[in-house]
Amino acid sequence: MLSTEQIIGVMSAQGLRITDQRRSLAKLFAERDGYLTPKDVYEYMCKEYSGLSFDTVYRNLRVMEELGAIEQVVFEDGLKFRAGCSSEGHHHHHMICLQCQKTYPIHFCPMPLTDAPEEFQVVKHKFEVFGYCKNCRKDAAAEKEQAAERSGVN
Amino acid sequence: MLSTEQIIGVMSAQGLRITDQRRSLAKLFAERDGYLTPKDVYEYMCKEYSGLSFDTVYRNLRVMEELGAIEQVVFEDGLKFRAGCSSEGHHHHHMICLQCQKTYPIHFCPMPLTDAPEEFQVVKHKFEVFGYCKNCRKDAAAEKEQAAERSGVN
DNA sequence: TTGGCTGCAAACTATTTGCAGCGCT
DNA sequence: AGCGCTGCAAATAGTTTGCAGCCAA
Repeated sequence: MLSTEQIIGVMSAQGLRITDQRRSLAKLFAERDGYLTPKDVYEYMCKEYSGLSFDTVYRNLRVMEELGAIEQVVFEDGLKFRAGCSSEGHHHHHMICLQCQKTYPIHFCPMPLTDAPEEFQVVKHKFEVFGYCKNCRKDAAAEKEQAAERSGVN
Repeated sequence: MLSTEQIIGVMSAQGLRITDQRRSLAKLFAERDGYLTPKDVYEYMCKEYSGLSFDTVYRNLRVMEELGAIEQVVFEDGLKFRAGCSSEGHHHHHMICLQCQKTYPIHFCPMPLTDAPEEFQVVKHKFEVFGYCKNCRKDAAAEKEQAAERSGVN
């Protein structure tokens, strides 16, 4: 995944100005390795840089996405962003934790094994696995126990 | 895929009233075998049933989705709906035409071949292939030629 | 008859855009 | 100094909700 400096480098190289907000954005995406909603981004950045407006977040997310510094994915509950990782070399897919939003690479790609029927001309594909990662699995189990206890008592 | 009568049956069985609008919706989804946006649905239904409001479309799409009469998927360009097909028996995936939105089933599922790293607990997965189907492939090729001619002349 | 369904209008959420002033380069 | 970036406010797109009248059962 890209580091803070790499993200800033990408932006700078394309002629963008490096403002405090953008530095802060770069740092955020480099620190986290999961998906963030525009709201997550806004809330994080407000801490570091108060007086921030939502428009700036949207504008910068879009610019950074167009430059390839970050990647954008549509989920059922809206748009999310993460630091670029397709630049990391080979094509790959992700396992995504439903709790913490972190992602784990899957190097296996099903496309070569998939038959395209009726002369279907393949352009792109999406393969995503959702579930709970090692850490959140524990959390989820603990919560379930608590829920069971509550309903058992009541 | 479900037929008009099957869709109406599902709704009726769950205590919903069968109104003209709902009959029209059922017919639409039974006729098409691709994804439709709420706007597509609205435009089609206006022809058959004028005086229709957008709210009714949204309300009915939601109800039908909750009942399992139709299925909902999020794409980059928004929500789309199609007649239920997971009821068709075995688990499967889809190839989706970027032009006409029709879908073709893929019976191959990559999940059994995918290793879950680090004790990742898999809950669900998504595997979708996008491209152009037999018919739209021709259309796309024809358009490309036209575009090439235009740019070649100018 | 009557409670569910519809159209209308308004509210809401998420995102985009116009504009004037500030600040990176 | 100059132009890009930002905040503010307003516009826009997509979707949901409240309410009163209408209609399938």
